[in-house]
Amino acid sequence: MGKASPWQIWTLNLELIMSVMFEVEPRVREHGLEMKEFLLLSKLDDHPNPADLARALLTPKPTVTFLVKRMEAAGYVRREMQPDDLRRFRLTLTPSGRKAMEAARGILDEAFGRRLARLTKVKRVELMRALERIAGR
Amino acid sequence: MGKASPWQIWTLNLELIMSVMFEVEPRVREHGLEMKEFLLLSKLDDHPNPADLARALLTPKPTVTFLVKRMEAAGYVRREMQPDDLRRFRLTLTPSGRKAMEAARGILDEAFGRRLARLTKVKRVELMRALERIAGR
DNA sequence: TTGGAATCGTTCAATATGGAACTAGATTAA
DNA sequence: TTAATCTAGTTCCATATTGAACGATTCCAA
Repeated sequence: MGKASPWQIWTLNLELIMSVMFEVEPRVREHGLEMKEFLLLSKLDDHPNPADLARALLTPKPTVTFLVKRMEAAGYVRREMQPDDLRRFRLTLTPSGRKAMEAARGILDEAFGRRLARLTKVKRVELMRALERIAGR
Repeated sequence: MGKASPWQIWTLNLELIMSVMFEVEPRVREHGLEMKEFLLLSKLDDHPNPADLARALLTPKPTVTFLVKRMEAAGYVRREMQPDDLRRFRLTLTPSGRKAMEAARGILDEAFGRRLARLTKVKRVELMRALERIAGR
């Protein structure tokens, strides 16, 4: 496992993320959510309008429009007018939306937790710190 | 930013991977490659047939067919018959394909390297170790 | 104030993606 | 051998994605 170039680490990391994603996908789908829908719902509390969501998800606005529409139709998201800015909507999770999102998060938590369990708790916190450091703007 | 749940780490990691990907994308495109095409080329040496590539890239076979076709048209990939198994093709990088792939890899190496440089050398090595540990099969 | 620039969310159209089913070739079991 | 099964790669087609452009609103500099 010779020298670890940034490229190698990035690739390894991508594969890690993706394999966990695919591993988890079928069980998440049982809660009525595609992975992208789940990721959107998970950001809704902190990013309540579509444009905001698009930035947070690194996703083009039309894609967000599309996903929100579907989540609304599924009864997972509600849109409210935002009187102080008529361009914007405020999106909120319905109770069933929150329930589905939390279930999905639990599934991912467990699946990725199994990987992380290979590390000591200290190492795990250090990993998080390091990632925060290099992920930050 | 208290407890580091697996979910939080996974999400942070996803955002890290993706933001580097988008950061790098325009410069990679200057070498005639979409990111997915680049990732495909980067696996070609180790995974020379389409089905093999599909597994390595966690991507459905029709998508690989599509990408290979385009890379072939661009003169980046050549397909050869594989006499011992007539179902398979053996794909190889052309010189220009290899050149483009290596240029793209250099760009990503540099961009992600800049992120990693925010860590001390010790922390960087620890991060790499931790990732290898949890990514491994 | 006001007019130009920026932002919000959408629509449209072109392109990408991926499940299902297929053909051709290889492998296995009897 | 032969029949059943499996695998490689493709095609088809329904769906997802996203750049460009737009109308509506807000922001901001003068």
